[in-house]
Amino acid sequence: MRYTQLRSFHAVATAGGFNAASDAVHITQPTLTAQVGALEEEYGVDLFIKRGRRRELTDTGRQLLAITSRLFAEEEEAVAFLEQSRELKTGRLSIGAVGPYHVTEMLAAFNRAYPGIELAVKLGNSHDVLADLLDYKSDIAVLAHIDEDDRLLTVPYRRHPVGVFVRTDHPLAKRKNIKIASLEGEPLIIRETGSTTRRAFEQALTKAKIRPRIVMEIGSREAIREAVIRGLGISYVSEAEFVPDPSLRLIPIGDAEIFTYAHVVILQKRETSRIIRAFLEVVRKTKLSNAK
Amino acid sequence: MRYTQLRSFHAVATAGGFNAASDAVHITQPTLTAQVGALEEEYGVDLFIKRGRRRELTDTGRQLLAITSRLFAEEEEAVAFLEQSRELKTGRLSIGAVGPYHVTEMLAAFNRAYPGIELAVKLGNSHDVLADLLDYKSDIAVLAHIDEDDRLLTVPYRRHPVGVFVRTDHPLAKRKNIKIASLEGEPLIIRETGSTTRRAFEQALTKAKIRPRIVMEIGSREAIREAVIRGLGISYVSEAEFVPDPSLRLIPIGDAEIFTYAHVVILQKRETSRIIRAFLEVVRKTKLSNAK
DNA sequence: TATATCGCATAGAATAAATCTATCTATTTC
DNA sequence: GAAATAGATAGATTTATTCTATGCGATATA
Repeated sequence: MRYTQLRSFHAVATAGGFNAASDAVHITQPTLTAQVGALEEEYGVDLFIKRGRRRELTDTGRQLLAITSRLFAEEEEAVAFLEQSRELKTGRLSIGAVGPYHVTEMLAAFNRAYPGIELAVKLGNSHDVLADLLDYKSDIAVLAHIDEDDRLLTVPYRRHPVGVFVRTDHPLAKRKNIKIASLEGEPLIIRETGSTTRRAFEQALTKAKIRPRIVMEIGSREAIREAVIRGLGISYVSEAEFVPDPSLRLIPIGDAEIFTYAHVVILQKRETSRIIRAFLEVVRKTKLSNAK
Repeated sequence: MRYTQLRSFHAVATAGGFNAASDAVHITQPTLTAQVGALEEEYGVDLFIKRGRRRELTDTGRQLLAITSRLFAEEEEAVAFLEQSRELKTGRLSIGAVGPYHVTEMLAAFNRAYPGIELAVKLGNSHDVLADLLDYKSDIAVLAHIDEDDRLLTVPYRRHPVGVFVRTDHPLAKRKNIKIASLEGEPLIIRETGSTTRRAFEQALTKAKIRPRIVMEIGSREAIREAVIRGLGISYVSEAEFVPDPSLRLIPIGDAEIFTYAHVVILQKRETSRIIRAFLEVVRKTKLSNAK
């Protein structure tokens, strides 16, 4: 009961007359007259004075106009902001990931498509990343392995072969490809329990009935890499996560299908969120173009 | 179709929930739910996320809240301004006057009664002051003499006797009161044609058949005063306008009713204006208290 | 100086919105 | 597991908003 009155007043004051305002805002002149009249009536003020057959702003009207100008500028800003949000020109997306390796590509692609969206990445272990997702602290999770969960919606992103890496002076270093049997009795440095790569690798070993000599268990990719460089043993890594070094060689395993997977996970409930859908769409396209 | 939605959003965001907002703004919760829902629907954005049985602001929602906070602050300011205007706690009043003498008292009284109103005084000759009034350039005119005019509403304010003033060494200087006949043959300095004081004074002289010796015509009160101080002659002035000086004496004329008048004039059409009515009321009271 | 035009005011009806009551579902608390 | 809490949904009702039609006074035009 007050907003439209202010809006009518503003239109009339800006357009310089009731009929002019009527054309400008596509509201009939009697409506504007009534609204402005009601405003003047309610507050007992004169906003316009009669001057011949037209009406002109009073001092009071001019002062009010200064306020309404700011008011409607804010309203326009609110609408513009919402419009932008609709077109995903602004906003924010929080992503949790177990490692930077799989997520970087997605982020780059999404940022290309929606440069206005602020991206926040939080790295953590599988459990924490999932907890953040379930707690609405992040919008997207990028995980290797996920258990079946009704609350979640999982999109497989990509699989990476797991290879073996050795020091350049190791006998296997010159091979372009090895068989899993070559690992029998080799001094192996393994990842911590719970590592998806370790699980995948051990499954393959068990299946092939190969038993390497486990010399060490280290809970960090970087530490394992150091250990291999120092010649303490050989190890394995997802090829996507391998960081090259002059003294290291990564060797694919030819006869075993060992993979780590990257999944994009969201909350089932939030499937309809525009920004989340946009992210999943970008992921889908990235996957396709990369599969070529 | 959009304002109430923003208002509902703002209420919910500020109150921290739909039911809390419902209590705060006295609008039922289903209404708020619908309004916010429509806003999210129309722009395809998530402003709140479900979190257990409550809903929390999203990043987008938080950004929108920043805008709506400013928006509704402006609206409050507009309302506050209108409220103040109603109570005449703010505003502006333009007054045109032919001289500062009569108007100062009114202004002082009005300012005491309505300290928030900004007062603007423009001095000018009778014609210009009236033109400004008719042209809505001023709200009030303070004039000496006005011709009958349907468009105007005139309130007599006060009359001031016109006296004679002479140098202290003049023969009349020791008198406390003189008769108009004493002016016969006196060297008189007169005001310009059109001066109300001159008109009133000359009418009295004619009526009494007195003929002073006119030595000079000067179009400025201040210049005439200087001329009298230098002994060039004697002159007359409205007692309200007389500026005392050690070498001058103001002497009332006992047997002639010579007055100048001050009238407050407004436009008939604007009689209902709250601020103008307030001014006239102050003028009326001032006149009464001064008549004692 | 009649007459057309312009700018706004008024009355009443039609439309669109905002808001309500009643009820339901999901989540949390005790 | 019952009660309480926070919000969602459906349908009816009330209230604003806007419109059409017309009138009136001031100004421009012939």
